Order: sequence, then structure tokens, then C-alpha cells
Amino acid sequence: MIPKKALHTRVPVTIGAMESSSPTTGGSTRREATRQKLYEAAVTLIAEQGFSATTVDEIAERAGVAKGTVYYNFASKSVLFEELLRHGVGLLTASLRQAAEQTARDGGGKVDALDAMIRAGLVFIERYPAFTQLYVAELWRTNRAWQSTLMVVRQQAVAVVEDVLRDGVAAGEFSEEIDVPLTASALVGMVLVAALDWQSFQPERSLDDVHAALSRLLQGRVSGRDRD
Amino acid sequence: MIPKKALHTRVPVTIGAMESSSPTTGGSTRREATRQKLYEAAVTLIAEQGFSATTVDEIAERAGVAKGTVYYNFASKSVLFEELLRHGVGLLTASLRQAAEQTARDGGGKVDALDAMIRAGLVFIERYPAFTQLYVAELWRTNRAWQSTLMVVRQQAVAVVEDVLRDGVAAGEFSEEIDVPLTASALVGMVLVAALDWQSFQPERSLDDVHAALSRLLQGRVSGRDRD
DNA sequence: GTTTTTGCACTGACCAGTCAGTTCAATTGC
DNA sequence: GCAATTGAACTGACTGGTCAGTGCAAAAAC
Repeated sequence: MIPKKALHTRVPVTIGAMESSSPTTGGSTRREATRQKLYEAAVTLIAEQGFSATTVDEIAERAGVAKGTVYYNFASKSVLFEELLRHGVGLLTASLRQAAEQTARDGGGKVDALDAMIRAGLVFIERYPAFTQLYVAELWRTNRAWQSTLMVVRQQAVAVVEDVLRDGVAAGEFSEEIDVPLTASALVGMVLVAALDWQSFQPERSLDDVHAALSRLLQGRVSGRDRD
Repeated sequence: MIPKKALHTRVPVTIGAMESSSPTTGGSTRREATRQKLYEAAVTLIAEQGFSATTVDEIAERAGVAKGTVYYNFASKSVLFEELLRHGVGLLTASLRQAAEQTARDGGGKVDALDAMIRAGLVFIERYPAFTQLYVAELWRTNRAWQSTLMVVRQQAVAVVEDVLRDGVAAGEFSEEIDVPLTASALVGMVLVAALDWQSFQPERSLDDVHAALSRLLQGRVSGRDRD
């Protein structure tokens, strides 16, 4: 018999970045390139239509690859999807964490860290809108095959925000009365929804513009006048 | 071969119950009850699995009704879904608007109105978590049959928040610099995501609790100490 | 010469939608 | 009262189609 499927390497790949300069992909196998193309095709299609409504044939066609190749590279349609999820959220958390660390290094306070993370979130969503869409669509579903993957991955992302909040409380920068997990959720939601609306309905606006509006909201400069 | 067993689940939760003897159309109470059962079944299943992954057979079975009945009552699976959407968002906007009007009547300011709307949003999500889930999952998708319905319905809901923000700016209660549509999105997102996380991951917490946390965030009492 | 991809035919399950027939409940005629 | 009648509501087996996943020989890439 042929030992087909199940030779799955966990390889770091970039989601939407089809283009040049893959930094770490030095040993970029042909296989990896194919997987990359499949990720890209799948992420868009699933974001638009949902997982179930997207067929493997479509994914293969969009990726410019034969259907058999999909199954040579992934055990199943949902495994492909799960790896997509894992990888995408990995990128996001890395980016959030880096933003937080950078402000710390620059001597900024925790409010600055949150602000930097908002920006990092916006940058991510601007770069990978389809992934974000798809992630939001799946996040609160229950009874799905990849539920546990999703939970793990969600917690990783939210934890970054929670950590900053907790540090801020410890440092006396935030009120001790704040509810850390809930506030973290709310902040994530604020950015997520605002950004998705931005991408969907006002894509012509600049990131700085959107960031400024959210910053203002974060710092409670909505009620009360601005000093100007 | 084997006939499906009928099930006798009686779910009292109504997404749009105005069942008390509405003598309106044609009088057919029986039909109305059937439609209601179908809504209830569909909303849960679609929230859990997504539209495409939910079969009409499942919906019928959960509603305790034959498949043909679904098609007797609705032109198609997606029409059923669209009507569900329209109705659910209708309930939400009505509730938001009422909250805003009530505070106005009570002589509250626009901040109070926003706060009341946050609460109304939470109450809605607590009562109809499945609907909320499903709504969020579909909202930013593109290329779906019910896209236009969704857009209309989204705008209705967000507009209520936008109106309050605009009034607040006009009344000098909010900074003139706020970006009304974006801030409205962000606020909606804050409540939506916080509430869904609450329902999914900490359902034991009280609504008041969650409301308090979001209130604090809204009023910028996160950074800086609380008085008291 | 090994790994990866291709092309394509095939299967078995599943599913949206249909339709001829059945039940229900209200009304009519007696 | 109580059949007979009627139309609305409901039923479920059936159809035509779709799709995930398979199998495999041959070609291409490395």
C-alpha cells in the first residue's frame, strides 16, 4: 500500500503573503509552496461562503492545483481549515505581543501598550481581512470539529491583552476594579468589529484615522470635551 | 427504512413570540405556531453549525414537524433564514430604541442613554444568545444570498447608536471630534463580543456584573483610579 | 530514484426541494 | 346533534443533484 496522508509537518507559513521574501522559508520546499497556495485559496473562499459551503474542488481550482494534491497535503478538508486557524491566530498573537513589548522597551505605560496593541490589531486585520472574518464567524459556534483548536487559540490571543491589563492594575495604572477578562474581551471586540466594519464599509479610510477614533474611545475622551 | 422517532422537546424560548391571540392575518393560529417552532429550531441549529451545515431535515425534526411543512411555510431554506434575521434584528433595534427613549424621558443625558443601550443589548443577548451568535457569524460575509437583507438590518441597528452619538455631539455632551459611525461600530462590537464571551465562557456571571464592567469602560474609568 | 503533482473516473453519502396523498378543524346542510 | 364537505395544513417517500474523499497510473520536479 501507499503511505499516503499523514505526513503532516507543522510548518510556519504566512497566510496572505504570497509574494516574495519569505524570510524563514529558506528551505521552502515545493510542498510548502503548494500548502501556502492552498491556505490562501481556502481562507478567502471560506471567509466569503463559510466552511461548509466551500468545496474542496473550489479550493483546488482557486489555488491552481489538482484536487488530489489537496489530499496529498492535508488529511481532510477540516484539517486544512484547522491548520489555517492555528497559523493565523499564531501570527496575530505574535504581533500583539510584540507591540506590547515594544512599548515597554520604549518606556511607555500600559495605556500606551494597549494603544499599540490596538494598532497592531488593525494592521493585522488590514492585512488579513479574510482570515479575521472567518475567525469571527467561527469563534462562538459550538459542536464543531475544530472547537477545541479554536478555544486554545482564542485564549492565546486574549491572554496577551489580559496580561497587559493585569500588569497595569498591578502598577497602579488601571483601576483595581476593572474586570480583567471581561475588559479584555470588550477591547478585542471593539477593535474587531470596528475594523471589520471599516474594511467592509469604508475601506478608503486610513488606518491612522481608524486608530485615532479607537484611541479616543479607549482613553475615555468621548464623553466630555476635548481640550483643543 | 426506520421511521424517525418523533421528539417532544418543548422549548419555551421564543425569538419572536407575540402569540397571545393575534387576530391578524387570516386567523390561522396553527400556522403561526408552526412557523414559530421552525424559527426556534432553526436559530439554534444554525447558530451552532452554520447555515450550510444545517439541513432542512434537522430543522424539521427539531421542530417536531415534517420536512414538507417547512416548505409549506417558507419558500426555501434561505427564505426561512432571512425572515429569522429580519425578525431578530427588529426585536433588537426596538429594544435599543426604547432604552434610549426611556432615558430621555427620565431626563438622563446621552451617556446615560448609551449606558441604557448597553444594558438593553446585554439583555437581548442573554435572552437570544443563539440569534446573536448567528448574526455575528454572518454579518461580514460576502457573496451570500441574504447579503442585502443583512446590510439593511445591520444599518437599522447601528443607526440607533449613531443617532444617540450625534445628538450627544450636538448637545455638547460628546466631543465634536468623535467619528460617529466608527465609534458606533466600536461600541456595538464591545458589547457584542463581551456578551458573547460572557455567555460562552462565564455564563454564571450576572448581567449587572457584566454591565458594570462595560459601563466602566465606556466612561473611561479604566485608566486612572476610581473615586470611592 | 524519490517525492510531489496531475488528471480523472468513481463511489457512497447526503441533501434541497417536490408532490401525491392524508389529517385537521371549521362550516354547512339536515 | 351529527354527518358531509371543504380548504388549509401537514406528511414523508422520492428525485435529481452535489460533494468529500478514493484510487491509481503517468508525468513532472527535484
